[in-house]
Amino acid sequence: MPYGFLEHLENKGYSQDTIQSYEKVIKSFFGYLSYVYKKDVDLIEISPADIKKYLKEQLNRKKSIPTINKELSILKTFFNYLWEKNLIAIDPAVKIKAMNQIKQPTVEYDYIELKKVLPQVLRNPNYTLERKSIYSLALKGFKTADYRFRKDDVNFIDNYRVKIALRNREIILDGEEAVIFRQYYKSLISEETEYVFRTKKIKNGGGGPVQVMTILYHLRKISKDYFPDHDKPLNLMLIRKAYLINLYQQKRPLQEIAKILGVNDFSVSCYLKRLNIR
DNA sequence: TGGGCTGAGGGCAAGAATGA
DNA sequence: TCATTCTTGCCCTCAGCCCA
Repeated sequence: MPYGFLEHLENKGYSQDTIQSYEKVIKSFFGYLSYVYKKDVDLIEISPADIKKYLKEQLNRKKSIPTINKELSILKTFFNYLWEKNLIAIDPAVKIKAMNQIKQPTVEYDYIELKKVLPQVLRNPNYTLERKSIYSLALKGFKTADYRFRKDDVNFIDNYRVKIALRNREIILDGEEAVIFRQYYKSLISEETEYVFRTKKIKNGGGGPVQVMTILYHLRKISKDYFPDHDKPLNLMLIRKAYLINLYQQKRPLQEIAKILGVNDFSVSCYLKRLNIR
């Protein structure tokens, strides 16, 4: 990464995911400039028009508006860094505005319908305890990150109730789903991993927090068996959206919905507004 | 051969920052 | 104060590998 920008990002505590995405966009931008000008371009030669042309090129490549805006945001951060380091006299990105996009969110699944098949999923002899538990927790509005809780975060209140402490909320499983979860939890005793949902086989030995693809894989199987007529297979976002709508239809206060889903009130309010139901 | 799983990269949501 | 924009990084899809 040129001009110490990568180190700057690392020092600011950005994750490796973010740093990699920054690096990719900046390389892509400089690659575009080299292609257009048939030479390596100096920083002081870069104009706002170059950035606009680059963004237009990305649009021509059928990238979505949010992706292009993300790239613009990265370039802004990069040029702002160069400007602060006195490596450029004028920041060429500072006045470029993000593109607008108006998109209606869609709801493909009804939460009552999802809840209705839960007993069938829990009793399906062909499903593993892990798959059953993943579905139970998905119906509680779990995001992928929520599945990365540890064995220590689980508290068995009694035979029919389990409390799971997540980063920003607590989840209670009761009845049959608690019984299934307990069986799944017990099956992990012989495993050294500290995670309840973990990877099983990876190059570096497994035992780390579960991968998003694994969760989606199980949800897709459930989709195929119980929702074959839906265009889109189940995923965590669709379930969370359905849950949010359901909670709102139950006339729950926004603060309570936000607390249940582990987000802030404003996010809930914005989303309901975009769905035109509020 | 098919179930289980992963890597890469684009897309999108959440929350912070900014502006009217 | 509320709406809008921006930043960050998590989520999802696709393609394909591994293994029983």
